[in-house]
Amino acid sequence: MAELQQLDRGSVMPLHHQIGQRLLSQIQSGKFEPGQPLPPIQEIAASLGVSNMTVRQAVKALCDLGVLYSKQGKGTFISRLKLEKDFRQILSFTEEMKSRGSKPASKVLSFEICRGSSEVREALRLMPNDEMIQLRRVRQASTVPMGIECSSLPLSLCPDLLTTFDPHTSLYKALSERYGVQMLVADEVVEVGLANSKEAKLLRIDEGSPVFAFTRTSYIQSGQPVEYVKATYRGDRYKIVNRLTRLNRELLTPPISI
Amino acid sequence: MAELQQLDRGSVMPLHHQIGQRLLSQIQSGKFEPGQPLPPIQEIAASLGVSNMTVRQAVKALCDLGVLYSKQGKGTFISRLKLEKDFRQILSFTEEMKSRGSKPASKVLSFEICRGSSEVREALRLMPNDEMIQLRRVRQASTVPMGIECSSLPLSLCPDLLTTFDPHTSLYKALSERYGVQMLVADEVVEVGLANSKEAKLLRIDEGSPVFAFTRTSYIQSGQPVEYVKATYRGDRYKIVNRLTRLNRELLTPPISI
DNA sequence: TTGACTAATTGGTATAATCAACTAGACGAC
DNA sequence: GTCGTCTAGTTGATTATACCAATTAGTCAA
Repeated sequence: MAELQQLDRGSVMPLHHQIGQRLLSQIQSGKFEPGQPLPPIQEIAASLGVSNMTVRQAVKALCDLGVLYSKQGKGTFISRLKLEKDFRQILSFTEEMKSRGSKPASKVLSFEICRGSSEVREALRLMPNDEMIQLRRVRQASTVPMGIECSSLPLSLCPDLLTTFDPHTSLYKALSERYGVQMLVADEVVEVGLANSKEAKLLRIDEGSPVFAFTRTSYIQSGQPVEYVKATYRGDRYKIVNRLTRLNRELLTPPISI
Repeated sequence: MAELQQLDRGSVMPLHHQIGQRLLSQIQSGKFEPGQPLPPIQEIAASLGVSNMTVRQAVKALCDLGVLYSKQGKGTFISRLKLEKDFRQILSFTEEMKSRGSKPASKVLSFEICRGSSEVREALRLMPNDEMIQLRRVRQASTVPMGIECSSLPLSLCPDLLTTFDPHTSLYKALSERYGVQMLVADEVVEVGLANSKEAKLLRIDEGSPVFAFTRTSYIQSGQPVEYVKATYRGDRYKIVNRLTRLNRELLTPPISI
């Protein structure tokens, strides 16, 4: 097991992270067959000149992603799961369209400061005097309208968004770069419905066509809500791809044995 | 910080797991306000008589779940995220209905060994001579039909399922208990559609009503597919609740700083 | 008053030692 | 020969310890 390039111990990137990336790229490049074996942790650790635990941290992270799985006493194996990129993360529309190879675009319907409905205010946990910013857009892939989105944000979070943000660009990017707001988790409810006449016209579909109705609340790490979105997406051009796991159960049950 | 009950060092359950559960129950019971502070890791470790690393493992697991978040040099804090149980895990219909307080039931349409379509065979990675078991059911909450499910499984996985399984009970439970098959991850595609006449009749809805169309492939740890499901669910009685995270990005970018 | 330095606190990372599950081979009873 | 049991070796899992890095608050000098 000759090692090509050594680790950078001076880097700001932790060793276990470097090791994880290296393993991942080796797996993706096909160096390890997606059938079975990986060199034992001890061997990897020895060849890299680090301790076992450091390698194990990297391996565990890849196990959590489903790329690897390991069995005590046997070894670590490469999972046959495809490592698709489409599993719902928090993707902005812009990111999502790019990842699918389409060119994202937007038509702005309105962009204003308002009080908002009680439903929105409650979801964003606004105080009685707080105001919010609301942005309504038709999202397009190239020139095809895909959906209607209405985003609401607390004004206190981004006081000058109205004057500094170009509503045709990515809202997530602006929030991240200008205000340092990183959404880390989002709760989403998806329902189906039929397009009413207004929606049908905006989306250029027939009235009564089936559509997705999204309701999404995004949070930063602390759990504070920062965005509430109601969206209607065309059912004929849009589908949801999810990867479901039993992750949440790990704390509720003893480690799973196969 | 007086400690109530000590850890069980003789248990098969690892210490960090015990600590994680204890923290979780303390958080859920409201002992720690969902606003901010948690005792420092060192203090918890000292009071429990374990090392910092062990506590940190527990804390990290809770951070991955979104229950906690920590900032280097500052402390660990309780997130305000609700810890709902509805985020899509791999839930069987039975489990899902129970978690919502409805009584699950099933009406069996067919249960047989067959070759199946090329679409199904490909998803299950069957060899040319392999056969499969197919189970078609109407799923009900109490007496209300909720959806139509068609599950396909490799026959080699469960050769005698046809004779030993009562198709009115939980398929997941039987797979787990009888064959030791634990589905750990599933890929799911959700589309919208309109009920055709056959579906409408089975679901007791009007033809042309909006419905969810699920396509789901479930895998065991190794990545081997074990179940392929096509399902049609009523749009008026069913909604999808997801929690989206940026988990997948952790390996692609340096640790996130807020 | 302000700025820079210092020390203390806290989470993060790396190492080493030990435990536990599994495998394969040796050995013996039948 | 076949089967079961034991034992040594391999491998992942857990725990303990030491040290590093980011943050905060205080102190002191300009």
